[in-house]
Amino acid sequence: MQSFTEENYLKIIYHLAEKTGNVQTNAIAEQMQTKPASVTDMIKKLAEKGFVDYIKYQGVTLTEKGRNAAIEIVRKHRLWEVFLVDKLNFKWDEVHDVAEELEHIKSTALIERLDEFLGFPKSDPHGDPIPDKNGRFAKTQFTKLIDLKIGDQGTITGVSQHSSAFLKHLEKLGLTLGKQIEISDVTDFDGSVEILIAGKQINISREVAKHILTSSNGKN
Amino acid sequence: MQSFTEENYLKIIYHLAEKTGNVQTNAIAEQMQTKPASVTDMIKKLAEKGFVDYIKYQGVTLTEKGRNAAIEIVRKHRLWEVFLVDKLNFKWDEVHDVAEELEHIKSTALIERLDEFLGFPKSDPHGDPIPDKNGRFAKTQFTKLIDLKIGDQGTITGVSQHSSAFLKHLEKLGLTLGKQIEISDVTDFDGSVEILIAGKQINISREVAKHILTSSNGKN
DNA sequence: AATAATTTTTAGATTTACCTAAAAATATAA
DNA sequence: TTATATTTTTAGGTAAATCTAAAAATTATT
Repeated sequence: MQSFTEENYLKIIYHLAEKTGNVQTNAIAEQMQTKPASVTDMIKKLAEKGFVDYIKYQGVTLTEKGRNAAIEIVRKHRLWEVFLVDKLNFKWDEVHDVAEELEHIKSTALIERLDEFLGFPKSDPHGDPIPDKNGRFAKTQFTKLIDLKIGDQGTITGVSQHSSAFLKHLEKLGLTLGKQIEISDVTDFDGSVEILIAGKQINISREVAKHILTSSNGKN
Repeated sequence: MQSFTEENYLKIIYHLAEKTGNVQTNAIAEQMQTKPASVTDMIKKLAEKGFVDYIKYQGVTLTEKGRNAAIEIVRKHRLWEVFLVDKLNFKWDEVHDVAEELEHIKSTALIERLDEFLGFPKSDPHGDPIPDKNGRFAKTQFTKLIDLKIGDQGTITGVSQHSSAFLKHLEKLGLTLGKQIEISDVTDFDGSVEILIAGKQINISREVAKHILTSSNGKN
């Protein structure tokens, strides 16, 4: 199996690849909070072990093997998050760092039993889908709140930013998973969005609206 | 805080010190499955950090700080074992290795909430006491089964050997925690012990009897 | 297309935890 | 109490993951 560090690289490459396909050295370095030179070293090692395809100066892509390993880590991370929130009463903004450690525990039996204990959850406390033990999970359909038009309605189904500060902010505004919202206005000046939630009118910044995911298709 | 490896050294020194007080380099090396030279290196580091008192050629003893750190790790290990057995239906012989990894997760909140979730258990699946969050726990009173005399009765309250092979063996013989036993005979030839358990007569080797702990004071 | 800017890689060091082989200290036995 | 055996330490080295500084390749700009 892989080391703690190798696993973190695989996970980060996987997340970056979701958007871009080919993953750049500098992008990995930024996410790993390390230097590009260190990334090059590690990439070579991962390539040697068959986790990534690597062409000098052209970035990396995960191999089948690499993707499977990454998905397994994502699965562990998200299951542990569910455990922390559902069973230990953590808030959704408190779980990330601990799950970051727990995801590296190596035991297939542990994860399968945890999955069962939690009732085979399909998504984590932030709305992200949890891969099943074969690595399969539904591609989530969502529309960013920022892309909704005035009058559109929707349900909050996820977030694309997991920082504690952001999540605490949402919590305070009542913008949690499952909540119904309607776009009542968009401010030209700063792009902020006025939404109707639980009968109340609130204003959220463009930055916040960008990271809220909804189940609306935009039409009401 | 300490590294994964440092924590393992502290834990092992703590367990060795329970019996002997002063802990020898070779004893640590054996437990850590490493070489004495490596142990000397690590000991120096732990001494510098104030976790142990160390005099060359004289072995080590834990400082207050070192003992506290060790007890915290033991607490985590045992709480996770309870979780695995009580919540995830692991058998008592399956939990050691996984708990060995889980004990290194660094989060006070996690452990306090886990403790609460489990109902503040006082002992782990092998009968070992669980320190509370202040590191306090009752010194367990026990008599080794091997030290009981013919006619003595007792209850199995723990084991002093956690290998899967040993625990599976006990399981098969029905010698699990809480079971009532009575010594019916001791064989001169090989020191094996005949015991009465659940109305049945069974024979256990001296080696097995040495590692079963009971609550009997020897008199019946 | 040539130059400038950016990205990525190489080269050479550092730190942590480990190793082997040999030396030094301590403990045991003749 | 000297010789022998055991334990422990030192010295010098290795592998993993990181670093800095400089070189090389790629991309963007004029």
